[in-house]
Amino acid sequence: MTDPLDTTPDRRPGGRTARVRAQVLDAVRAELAEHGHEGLTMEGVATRAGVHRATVYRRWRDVGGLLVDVIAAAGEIDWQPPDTGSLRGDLTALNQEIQESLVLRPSFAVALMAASFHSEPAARAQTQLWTDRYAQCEILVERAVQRGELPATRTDARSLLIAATAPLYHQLVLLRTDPDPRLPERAAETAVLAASAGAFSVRGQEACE
Amino acid sequence: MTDPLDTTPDRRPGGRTARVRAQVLDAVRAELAEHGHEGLTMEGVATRAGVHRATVYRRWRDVGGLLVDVIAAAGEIDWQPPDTGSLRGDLTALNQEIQESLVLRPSFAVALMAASFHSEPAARAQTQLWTDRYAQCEILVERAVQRGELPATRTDARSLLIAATAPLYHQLVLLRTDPDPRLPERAAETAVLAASAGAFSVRGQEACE
DNA sequence: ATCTTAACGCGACAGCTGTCGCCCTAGGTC
DNA sequence: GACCTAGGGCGACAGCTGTCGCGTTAAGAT
Repeated sequence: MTDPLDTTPDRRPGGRTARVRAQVLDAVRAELAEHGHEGLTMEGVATRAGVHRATVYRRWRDVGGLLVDVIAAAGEIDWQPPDTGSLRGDLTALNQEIQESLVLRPSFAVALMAASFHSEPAARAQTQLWTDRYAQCEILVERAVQRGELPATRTDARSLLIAATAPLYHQLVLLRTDPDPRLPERAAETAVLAASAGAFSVRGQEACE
Repeated sequence: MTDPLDTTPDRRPGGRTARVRAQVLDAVRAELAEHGHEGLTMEGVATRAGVHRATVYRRWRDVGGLLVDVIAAAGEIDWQPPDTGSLRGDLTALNQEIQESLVLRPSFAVALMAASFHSEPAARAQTQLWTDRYAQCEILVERAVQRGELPATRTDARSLLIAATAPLYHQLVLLRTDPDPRLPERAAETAVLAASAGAFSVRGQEACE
């Protein structure tokens, strides 16, 4: 006999439940691809998924909840940072990847950012995903140091990566500048020049995790 | 200001019309300051302004329209870029100003960005405001060149400014990192180092080393 | 096979959003 | 002052959004 106040009774993750989840998440991605983040509505997702509205509301609460689940699914694919043989090449390739994802219309990435302004859980999920990706990319910097491309002084990898990638997000998302095919390379090159000049050298012992 | 393209015979920009506009825009700013962009609703603005809902809908259409008008009003105040005597100081001061505006809770600037994802007109207005601000800041670079802080080769001022400021927006708005009081200075310094290394030279980078 | 109950379907409905038509107020002009 | 009418007030209302209660289905346990 289970206590009715028990917050964790038996769950049923399999069978129909899993099928409904898959249908709904597919519907979310399809709606995003078709109408962008603007056209992403609970009603539309439910209809496309062939599921009742109330079901979507109960399990995902709101649009932000749907995005959280989609982001979680996106975080599960094993993404690998580029490895071209030089820091400049790696950062350029990374930036090209970013630019591609931001220029796509409608952009899944931009939809996530937009949604993050409206849903705290979605914002946390997205922040987590980005944090992971930047952490993964730190190996680019380590490899560059090993190759002797950067001074032997400890380099703040995260700051370097942000310096290299931030202009892309700024220009394409916030400033809405027309995409410039040279931008990924230029931003990467700028970051490398700054790094070579010691811009990201860590003086003290911070950055130790 | 009167629109010269407006062909409608009699407009009545004065008196009550102007008073209503002022009341509504004040209400928008107050609501933004109190509830953030999330709590900005047509109903709330109308009530606070002491104006009927239908009036707000008729004149501003939607929340984006309200923001457009507020942005336009913000663009009218005469903002001046900092002048500290050095490029690094100027960029640091600029970044501190930006950081301050982004860290404020609720942040007016962040509210505008959020709204821009939902309203094309608001996005255009904001882009315009930013474009103007960046153009105004180009004088920082010109002064630095005149002082001999930067090589005499032509420098892409806009790219330099974006490189200096983008990390702030990226960290505080998109990545939602906790604000770091050193960030404005570091980002500024990084940009200056890159610039000194010729990162923003228009001709090409290999000549200056 | 049988039982328990989590999870979904369904329809009703309250609250909110945006629109419309009508009337009234007051700005601009003579 | 008198007149014309742009613009605002007002209330009604259609459409949409999110919630709730209840009945049904089927997942997991025995």
